[in-house]
Order: sequence, then structure tokens, then C-alpha cells
Amino acid sequence: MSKYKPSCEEEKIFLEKYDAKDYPSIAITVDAVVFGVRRDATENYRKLDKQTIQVLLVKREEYPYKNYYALPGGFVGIEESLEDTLERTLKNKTGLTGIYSEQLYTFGAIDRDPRMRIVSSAYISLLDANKTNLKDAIWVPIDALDKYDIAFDHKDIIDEAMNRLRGKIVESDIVFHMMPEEFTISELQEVYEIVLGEKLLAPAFRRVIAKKIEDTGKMTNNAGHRPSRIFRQKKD
Amino acid sequence: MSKYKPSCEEEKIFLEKYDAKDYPSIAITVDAVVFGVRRDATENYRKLDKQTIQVLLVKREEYPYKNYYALPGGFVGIEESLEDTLERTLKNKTGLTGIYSEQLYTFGAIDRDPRMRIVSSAYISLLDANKTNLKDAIWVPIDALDKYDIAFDHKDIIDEAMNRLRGKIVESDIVFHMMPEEFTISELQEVYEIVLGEKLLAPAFRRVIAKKIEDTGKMTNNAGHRPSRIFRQKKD
DNA sequence: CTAATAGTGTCTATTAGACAGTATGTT
DNA sequence: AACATACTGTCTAATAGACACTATTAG
Repeated sequence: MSKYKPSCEEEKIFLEKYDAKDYPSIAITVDAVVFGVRRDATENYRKLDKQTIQVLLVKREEYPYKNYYALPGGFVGIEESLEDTLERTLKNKTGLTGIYSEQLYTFGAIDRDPRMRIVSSAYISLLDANKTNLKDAIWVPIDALDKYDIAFDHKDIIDEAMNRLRGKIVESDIVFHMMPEEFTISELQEVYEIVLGEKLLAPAFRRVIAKKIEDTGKMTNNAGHRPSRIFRQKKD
Repeated sequence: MSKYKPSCEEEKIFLEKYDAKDYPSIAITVDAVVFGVRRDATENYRKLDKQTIQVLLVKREEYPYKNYYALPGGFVGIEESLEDTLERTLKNKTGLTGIYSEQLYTFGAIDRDPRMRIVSSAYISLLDANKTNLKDAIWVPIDALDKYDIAFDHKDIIDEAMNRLRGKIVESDIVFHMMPEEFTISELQEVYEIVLGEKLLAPAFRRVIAKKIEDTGKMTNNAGHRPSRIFRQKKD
């Protein structure tokens, strides 16, 4: 399994005798908090569908927490890295691959799961929700979560993920993972406002964001008001 | 093990039949990156012992990586939370309890350990290194790590921890966990400079830090120059 | 006195907040 | 023209960077 080279014969024997079954078994899973912002798909109408950020949830078909909603996720295979598990799970639920993800936190309380001891590494995944072609999952607005029965400690995980997202949106470039390729500054500002939960002043926002975006030369049209320049993320 | 209540008889039977041994076994460990800054213990001489931050390492007595240095850590017990494992491990190596810690990252590459598949949750722990009464561990200056053989992927973990520490020291109050109860502003500035790896301008530093500290009314003496006010962390 | 570090005052550059105003499309 | 949103100009407040200056001890 490993590239590690034993240093001597004694060590080689030690490693061969070593049996993982001798140790108490704790399972490890990966859970994904997938965030997205949805827009109406109509070309000439770019207003947000729901003025809130949404989370991807899956209805559980089996016990425990049957019929509850849970984060997409699953057991880590013995020959699978945490990121591989994440990728596989997201592909199964959304059909999408290569979604931007980063590790959030690992939850290890002893009574997280009634079946057995399970430690879960939670990841935050961000995507432009318009692109999604969901299979078994649904989008739930973050402020409507209390209308759903959420399985395990997944509500806590979502809350923690929201905190992290709020913190990172201002000092990193992760917003762009939730945007389409091309967007207006107002659309970008809307996403900031949704995540931060507060209104921002347009001049200040434009000043700050200007360094991170570049003009495509295109304009919106038929919006019922002055058209807007269309930008994309600036990459060095 | 859990406070979870089965919803019906069918679920109760399901849970009783469920056997953790049916799933492939991945072990989980906790490793601690313990950071500290050492000062000379002499009362009237407050200069830093070594002008660098130090990490706590343990010499491995067994294979694999026998005689290499590793982060203090160990296997998570079946009835033990990640934090409990951390606390137990640190107590064994340093004799100290209640050390400030926060989760860093969970490392899950498949070939981290030659014995078996091991996923490790790494924590950052911070303490005033002067207080330590080490048992089996040694302090290694961060810039002297390449003189030691480091086991597993622990060098990567330490690097990652250093990055996190650098990021957090400016926008949180974690420095104070590495300071004694009472300190001068210069001593505090020295710790910032050690962590950030750059010199800071005293007036700017004082302006910013003033909000977080309060005067004890005491002064240093016999320092060979103008005495310094002694501060402590301000708590609301 | 000198050496050494503690601590302050202040000027300037940069950035954030606020708000009024102008611009340009659709209807 | 009226409306709606896009976009800009500018004043002010707060903050960060730089550096010169003063203060106070030991020896």
C-alpha cells in the first residue's frame, strides 16, 4: 500500500505481522456541504431565482434517519483518499465532477451515528447551481432548513460551513466558484450580500472587486433599464 | 453508544444486525503540532532564549520510523472523541493538561503509514513553553527541523500548521496562549515577529495591540535600560 | 556621561463608508 | 417622459506605514 521502505529485516517482519483487525474499528466518512446560488435560466432575465444560498441535500432511503435529509457523503474506501470519496459521492448525487471543494472540519463526537462509531470529514463544495443536473439530490434554501428533518449532526455541520463561507468570501476568491463564467458586478454583489446577510454599498464594492475581475466587452440587454457591463474573473 | 432513538421496531432490528466488522478497517489517529516560544527563566532577564518558534517532537521507540522524530499523537479509542485523544496524548508526553488546541486539518492520503490505512486529524496546540515539564518530548526550533529525521508525513503537517498559525495570529487572539500571564509589549511584538518572520514597526504594533491588552501597573527592572510596563490580556 | 530599549507625536498614504449625482437602456 | 438600475465623483473618517523624537533606567 505504501512507498515506505523498511529499514532492516526486523522492521520488515514487524510490518508483516501487523494486522489492522487487531485495532478497534472506527469508520470514516466524508460529507459534503454543497453551496450554490440559483438564477433563472432565461437568457434575458438574470434576476436571482431565490434570493438565498442553497444547500444540496439527499433524502435517506435507509435506516437510521430513514426519510430524513442528509448531506451527500459516504464511507471512505480502504484504497480511497478523502478527496476521492468526495468526488465519487458528488458524482453519484449530482452527476458533476471536478467541483471546487475544500476541507471544513472533521467531526468526531462518539455518538454521531447510532450504528457505530463514525468520524466524518466534512468538505465545503461550491458551484454555480444553474449548471447542476441533479440526480437524487435537492436544493434547499439555507433559511428553509428548519422545515426539513436533518439527519445526524448534519445541521451543525451546515451551520459551521456557513460560518466558514462567510469568513472566506471576503478574503479569498472563492465566490467565483459560485458564479457563471460571465456575470455583472451587481450579480456578484448580490451573491456577497446573500452570503454575508447584509446589504453592501455599490461604490465601495466596485472599488474592491475591480482588482479581481476584467471586462468581457459584452453588455446585458432587454433588462428594462440601463444595460450592464459583463465581467469575468481576472486570472494572472 | 448513542442517544439516538429508533423510530420503530424495523429500525431497531436493523441497528442490532449492523456489525462494524463488516466494513473495511481504517484507523484514525490524532497528531498534535505543539507550538511554543521559549524564554530564559531568570526573573530579571526576559530576553528570548531562542529567537524562534519551537515544535514539540517525540522520538519513536518502535517501528515503523524507529528513531525518527514524530508529532505526539495516537490512535483514537472507540469511546474517545478526537479532543479526548488529543488531551490524553499531550498529558502523556508533556504532563500538561488543558492546553489550548484547535483542529488544523485531516490528512487522509492512502500511503501515509506503512502499517495500514491511517487517517489523521492534526491539531495545533499553543502554550507558553516556559511552563512545560516535558516527559518524553523535546522542543525543536522550527528552522532546525531539517536536522532531524521526521517520521511519516509529519513534516508536511508542521508546515501546514505554521501557515495556519501565521494566518491566524494577525486576526485572532491566539498569541496570548503562547505568552505568560504577564508580559511587555516588546515581548509580545517579538512573538509576532517570530511567527510572521518579519520585523514590525513599534508604533503601529502598539496602536493595534492596545485594544487587546491592559496595564498591570507593574514594571520590569534591572534590564540595563529603561523599564517597561507589564501588561496582561484584556478580557471583556 | 553613554548605551540600550521604552514609548510618543505626527505627517502622509491608503482604504472604507456614505451619499449625491449622472448615464443609459426599456416601456 | 418615467422608471429602473448602472455607474461615477467626491467628501470624510478611519487605519496603516514611516520616521523622528523624547523618556528612563543601568552602569
